[in-house]
Order: sequence, then structure tokens, then C-alpha cells
Amino acid sequence: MGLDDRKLAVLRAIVEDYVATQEPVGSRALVERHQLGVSPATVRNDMAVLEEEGYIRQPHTSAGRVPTDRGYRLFVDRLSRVKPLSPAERRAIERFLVGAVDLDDVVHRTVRLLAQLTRQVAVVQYPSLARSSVRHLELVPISTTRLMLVMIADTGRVEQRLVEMPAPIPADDVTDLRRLVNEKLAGTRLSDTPPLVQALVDEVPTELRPAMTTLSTVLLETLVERHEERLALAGTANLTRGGLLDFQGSLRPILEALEEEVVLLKLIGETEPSTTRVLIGDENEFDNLRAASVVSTGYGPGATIVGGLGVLGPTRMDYPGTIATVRAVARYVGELLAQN
Amino acid sequence: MGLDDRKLAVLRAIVEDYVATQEPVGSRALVERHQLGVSPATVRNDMAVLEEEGYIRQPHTSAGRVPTDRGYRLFVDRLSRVKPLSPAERRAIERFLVGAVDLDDVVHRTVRLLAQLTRQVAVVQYPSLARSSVRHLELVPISTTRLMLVMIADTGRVEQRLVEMPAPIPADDVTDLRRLVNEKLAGTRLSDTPPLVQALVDEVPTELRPAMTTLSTVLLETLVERHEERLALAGTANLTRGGLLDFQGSLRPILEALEEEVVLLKLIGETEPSTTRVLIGDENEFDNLRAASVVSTGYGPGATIVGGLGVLGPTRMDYPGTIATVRAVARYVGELLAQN
DNA sequence: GACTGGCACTCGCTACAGTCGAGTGCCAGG
DNA sequence: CCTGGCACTCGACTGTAGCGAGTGCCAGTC
Repeated sequence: MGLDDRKLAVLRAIVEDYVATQEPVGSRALVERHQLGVSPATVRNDMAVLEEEGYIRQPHTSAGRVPTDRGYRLFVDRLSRVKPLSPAERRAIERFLVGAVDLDDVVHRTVRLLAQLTRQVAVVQYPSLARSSVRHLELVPISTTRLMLVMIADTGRVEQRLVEMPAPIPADDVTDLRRLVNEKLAGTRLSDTPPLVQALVDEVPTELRPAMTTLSTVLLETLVERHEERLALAGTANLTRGGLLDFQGSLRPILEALEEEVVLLKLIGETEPSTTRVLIGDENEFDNLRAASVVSTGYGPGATIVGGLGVLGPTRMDYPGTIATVRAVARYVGELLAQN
Repeated sequence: MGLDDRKLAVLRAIVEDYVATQEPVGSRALVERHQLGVSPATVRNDMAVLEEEGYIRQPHTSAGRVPTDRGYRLFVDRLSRVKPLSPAERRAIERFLVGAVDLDDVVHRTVRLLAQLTRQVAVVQYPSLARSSVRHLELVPISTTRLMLVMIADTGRVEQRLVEMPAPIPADDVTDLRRLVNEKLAGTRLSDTPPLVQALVDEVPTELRPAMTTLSTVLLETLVERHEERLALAGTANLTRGGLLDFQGSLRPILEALEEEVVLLKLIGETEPSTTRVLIGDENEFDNLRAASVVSTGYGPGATIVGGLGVLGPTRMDYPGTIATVRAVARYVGELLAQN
């Protein structure tokens, strides 16, 4: 694989120009805009090699070259440095995020901020319950047979759920139940709760047994199975930038994918600690998103990761800039969470 | 304004055909597909009148006719009967909505259901806080200087908010505060709370005064000013049906409008009790949505209205069917809420 | 052996002319 | 008041031609 330095420089130049102009780039334009020190003919030879290796391609026989997904991949891995943020961007981030009063508030501000800075679709995962601990469980009587269960996690997440009791339940019993579940569960990681919940049912005094059984079912459902993850989304209008050239004419598959929580979670949900992930075109597993790229990373207070965030845009995107922004936003959000 | 019965029939036929085929409809096609009992030439004369009155127009000199916003308006007001739902649709609604465990769950299921049935963009407003009463206020200590305030409304809405106290606050004081705010506020309509909250600050024992002052600020902010309203949205991918013909080529303005909560609230937020509202094209006040129509209605348990829901689509939409679906869904949701 | 200038070739894009046909407006007659 | 007939309009489509950006290849140079 004879990719010498100049060929790499040519590839880099092609990616940069194509991202900037949205038009196939030819050999003449390339030597004019970059100091390559060689003639167009030489560049053409290099291009032929790059094409053979699958890094670029020609839309039509007599057009300029366009990077392939593989070309972007090489560019991201070896040819680009992460762009440092401008002071203006840093300031924008801070200004946007200070004054958040709430986890909800933080998440919504973050997702709007990301969409605005990157001019793409932004997705933020709420802190994952699986990675949170129970801070407090509250039981609020709604009627004689109904309780509202409210769980507050250390990450700031609050989940609530209505519990339909099998029989009317006296106020004192509610107090007892509240005390019992908190004694047992407060402070534990949510992923560790299922056996503890089971134990609760077994240990509880007989007169509370039926109530606790119902409660435990709902607990398990709410805390572990259902809604486990939540997402915020913003900037879908950015999909229409660049006319219909990106996304080969139809936003449909993209919009469909964006409505599927499961898909988004797979894309931006955190995985390995703190690595920034870049999925280019068909590298991601969803057919609907073959024309899109995703840049995502984990965030969390300090070194721990509690959730993921990222952006989705055309494969033709400014990777260095986007990566830098995503990372910076994630770091700021982490700091914000650490303060609480 | 000589709009005799036949001219109205012609208009109705034009609307129906255009909605079905998405193509300008000519006089010959019209007499073929509908039993008008007259010749194309006669229809042409009627069309000329309808055009003069502004109900239809020609995209180009020698094309068929297309309804104008005004034409749709007349059609909706006088020429269409609300289509009764098919049994299949009724069953779909019931199947979709039973098993909802939660207000969140109800709202999400509803919005997806609406999007699916109408094949358009659906919007559901959470029950408005302004139209809810306080059921219970809970104060949960998070740390020595932090409380989590949780408000549960009779409509099932739950709002929470972190409260930063000016000084460490002992557990007993939290209990007292909880009792005081509940005594004063539980059962009152949220719109009536501001003076009561003020009174609370004045009446409270001196040692609780600073804590209560902070709390009251947050209460007012959370319950009345901020987040007042919430929305759920689904079916944006449906905007891409009908290619780029609807929405004159660009989804951009629509997508932008859909990201603005304020806009959506104005569109589907409840107003007069239980009337179904239909806003056609430029009848709505937002420039971004001149190419769209909105069908919305209020919903709520029994006869009261607590929120709005509706759909947004191209002006070229099946109004009778959409109106029927929106109404039916709203009624089912109302019943569901009444049960809780 | 690597680079370069030159040249023939490809092919998409635009402009233009010509044809077709759907649809109209109008008019004279029933 | 309705109808059939007719001339007219104009968008959609087709085919042709010229232009220009860009390529691949080759022979010549350092």
C-alpha cells in the first residue's frame, strides 16, 4: 500500500476542500488552493492511486474526486488534529450552561448548545440509571389505594411511577414502607437493586407483605426495565442545510431513525470510558443512517461516565471541529454534574 | 356571491381529487370521476367563478385547478362531514392506549398513536399546570443545604426542582416546611397559588422564615413561570411523505417551527372548550408554517379541558379523516385521564 | 525513476428549438 | 342555462449542439 506523505497530503486536501465547498474537487483546483509543490498531472497520478485504494471516488467519469467513507476514516484517524476551540466558543458554552437549575435543565441546555455550535442534530442521553445510585425513594399517597413512587438518583435523575395497591393502605404503613425501602436501597447502585428488592419482600413483616410485593414489582419495572434510558434531541432543522445534496435527497430515513430511541441509544450511548467515537457512513449498523456520520462521547462527573452525548450529520462534515466541540461540551457538562 | 349547489359540488370534487392525487385537477377528469351530470365545459364555467372568488387557482395558465387556503376553508366549514372512524381504527386506539401506567406513558403513547393514524406530525401538550390543582408537595433532603421539591398535580403531572437553601436545614424543619406548604397549598388550583405562597412566607415562624423565602421563590418559579408547559412530538418523518411537493420543497421552516415549544403551544394549546380547531395555511400566525395546516382540539377528563393535542400536515390533507381521528383520540385520552 | 506539459477524450450542464398534450376561455347554437 | 367545438396557452419532454471542467495517458526532462 504505497501511500507516501504526498498522497496523504492530497487526500487531506481533498477532504478539506470537499467539506468546505460541497463540490467534487479536481486536480487543478487542488494545487491552486494548497501548497503541494507539484503539478496537477502529478496530483492526478496520486489521485488514481487513492481511488484504486478506495479512499476517493469520482461521481462521474469526468468530475472531480469525492472522499469515500474509507477516505474520511483515514482522514479522521491519521490526517487531522483536533481543532482547539475558539475563545468565543468556550465562552458560548459557559454562558449557555451556567444558570441551569436542574438535571432536566442541564440536559436541555446542553442539547440545544450542541446543535447550535455544531450546526447539526444533537443528542444527549440522560444519565443512565444503570450507572446511578439510589439517593432516596419517596412514597406519596395519592388515594387510599394509590401511591406515587418517586425515585431520586445521585445523578439528579428523578423517576416517578404510579403504584396501584391491591388493598387500601393506611398512612402508617406507607411510612413503614418508605423507611424499609430506603434503609435497604438508598445508596446502592441501581444495577445492584434487583436481589435487594427481592430480599425486601421476604424480610418484610407479614402485614406489609402484599403491599411490598406490589411495590417491588413496580420498583423493578421502573428502575430497571422500563424507561431505563431517556434522551433529548435538538437541531433537526440542521439536516436541511446543504440543500438536498447531503443525505442523497431524502431526509426520510434519517428522521425515522431519529424517532427510534433504541437506535439513538446505540449510537451515542456510552461505551468505553471517555473515548470519542466517530462512526462514518456505513460503519454504523443502521441502514437508515448509511449517509450519516455520528460523533459521540461519554460524559459524567469527574472520571466516571454516566451517559453519552453526540451529534449526527452528513458524512461530509467538519470532523476536527465537531470532535472538538463534542468533547468540550461533554467536559463542561461533566464539571457541572460534579458540582451537584 | 353566486355559489349555487353545483359550484359547491365542483369545489368539493376538486378538493377531494387533489387531496387524493396530489395533482391539479382538470374539468374533464372531474366529470369522469364524479357524477356531476354536466359537461366539462359547464364545469369550466363554474371553475372560472370559483377562481374569481378565490377558492381555487391555476398553478400555470394551462394546468388544472388547485384549491386555495380559502377553498379548503370553505370545504372544511361547509362541504365535508366528519368521517366516522372505522372499527379497525377504534380498536387500534384502544389497543394502543390500554396498559398505560403513567401520565408520561399516556402522553407518549398518544402522540405516537396520533402520528401513526393520521400519518402526520403529532403534538400532545401535557396537562397544563395552569389548569391543574396541587395534590401534594414533597420535600426530600438531598444534602444539608439542598432539597428536592416534588410537586404532584391532580392531572398526574409531576414536576421536580432542586432547591438550594441559604443555610443548612435540620430534618425537623424540613418536616415542618412540608406540613406547612401542604396545608396551605394542597387542593388549590395552581393559578391561585401565588398569593398563597406569599402569605406562607409571612405567616411562617421566624426561624423558618429564610428557608421558606427561598422555597417560595422556587415554588413560584417552578409552578408558575418556568416549564409551565410541556409537549411531546412524534411523526416528523411523515413530513417527507408526498415527496417535496408539499411544503414547497423545503422542510426547513417546518422543522424549525417544530423545535419551538412556544409556537407549538400557540398552535395546539387548548383555548375554547372542546372545539376542534382547524388552521389552514396562512391562517396561522407563523410565517414558517404558511404551507401547513393544523388540526387540534382540547382534551381532559370529563367535560373539563386540561390540555391540547393535534396534528400538523400539508394544507393538502384529508381534513374529514384527520379531524375525526384527532377528536376520537382526544376523547379516549380524556376517558383514560378520568379513570385516574 | 519521479515529475511535468501537452493532448485527446469523456461527460455533465446549459441553452435552444420543436413537438405533444392537457387544459383553458370563448362563442355560437340548442 | 347548458353544450360541443375550436383556437390558444404553456408546461413537460426530447433531441441537438457547444462549452468546460476534469481526467488518463504519453513522451520528454531533470
